[in-house]
Amino acid sequence: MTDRDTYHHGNLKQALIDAGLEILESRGLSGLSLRACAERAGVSHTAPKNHFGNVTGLLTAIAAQGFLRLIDQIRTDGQADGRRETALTGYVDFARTHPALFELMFSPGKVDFHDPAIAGPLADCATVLRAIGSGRSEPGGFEAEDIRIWSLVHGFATLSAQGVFDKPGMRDIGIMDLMTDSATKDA
Amino acid sequence: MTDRDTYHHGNLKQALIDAGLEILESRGLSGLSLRACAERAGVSHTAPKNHFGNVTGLLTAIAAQGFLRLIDQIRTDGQADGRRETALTGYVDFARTHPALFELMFSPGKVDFHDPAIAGPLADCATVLRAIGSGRSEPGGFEAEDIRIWSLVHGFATLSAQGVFDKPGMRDIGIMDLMTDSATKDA
DNA sequence: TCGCTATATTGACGATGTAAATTTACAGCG
DNA sequence: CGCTGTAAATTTACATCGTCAATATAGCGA
Repeated sequence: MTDRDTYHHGNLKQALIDAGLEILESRGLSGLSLRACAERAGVSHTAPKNHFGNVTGLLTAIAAQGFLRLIDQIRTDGQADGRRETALTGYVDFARTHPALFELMFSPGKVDFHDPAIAGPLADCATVLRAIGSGRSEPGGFEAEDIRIWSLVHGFATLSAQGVFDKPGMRDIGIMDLMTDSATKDA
Repeated sequence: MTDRDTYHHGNLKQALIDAGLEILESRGLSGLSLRACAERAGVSHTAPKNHFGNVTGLLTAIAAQGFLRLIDQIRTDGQADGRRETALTGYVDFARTHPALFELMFSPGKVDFHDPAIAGPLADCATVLRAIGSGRSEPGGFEAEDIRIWSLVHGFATLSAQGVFDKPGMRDIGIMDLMTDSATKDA
């Protein structure tokens, strides 16, 4: 983790991102700081400035990595038939399994969504979800059905991960129970 | 705003909450701090400790006030027929008009949802939304349809307020365009 | 009136993000 | 091979933030 014999780190940029992801898992979003990432990566607290400019740049890069992982989870799982179901449950599972990272990924106060570093992964995530919604994977505009699917799964994942639904009788309802109308048929 | 002739403020608790709400509007979530609220209320930076304990307590109280305002917006607007429509559009409008407050209200890293101060308003908000979903206002368990409505409007409001849908062709789609199935009929 | 308690202030401390100045390593070129 | 320029990392310093301990003030009941 902190093995470094040379003055120059070599791959500090990715090391800082990985450190941030680990901190999110162990200490939560409130424990994620620029200095904490630097310390875990084994460098001084001003080293990140060379690669990310400021904290927002670092957090944005960490969030971008989060979108890549989210894409991985909702895409690799489903291959043929249950594509829609595995994608939607994957989205919800991601939010539940990595609540701090998921919160960061949708925190405009901490992340700069206009940063080119996150624009790509975010657009890719949208494309994958669109393929789930209307079955179209080619580039093009979004339709109401695509936005509906994304909104539904995102809202359920967010509220569910925050424990808003942690009341008797609400815990047993899954994302597929909300898709009963006009959406049960797979692509 | 900062008029105070006595040593004791009189109603510092609410003054600090109001200060926080104003700061959220003007400087955003990243500009919201305990010291900033105290300064705007015209007291020392340690005065909030007596009323809220720590920052989390203060931010939780501000978020609770946000839920009260949200309830007000989704309830007062709709009275008879278009209850569902006005409630849903009110929810989305609230997120778009007060993005920083809305973000705070759903930030587990900053707000303690187990705090009794926010439990009431949050439960009331859930009740109002349940009345929108299945038309039942009496106490009782939530059904899948209730969770579905809340998830859909919350996801759309969140993503919409964050500008995720700010692309050509996606801007014109509203929340009611996502309610085409099994839900267009009013209560 | 005399305390008692809630409320507010002052001062200090550690942690954070940022900037300036400095040091170190590496790569290109004579 | 040595020089130099640049990228990368460090040191130092500073303003801001949340928190704590000690103190001061005001209001209220006995």
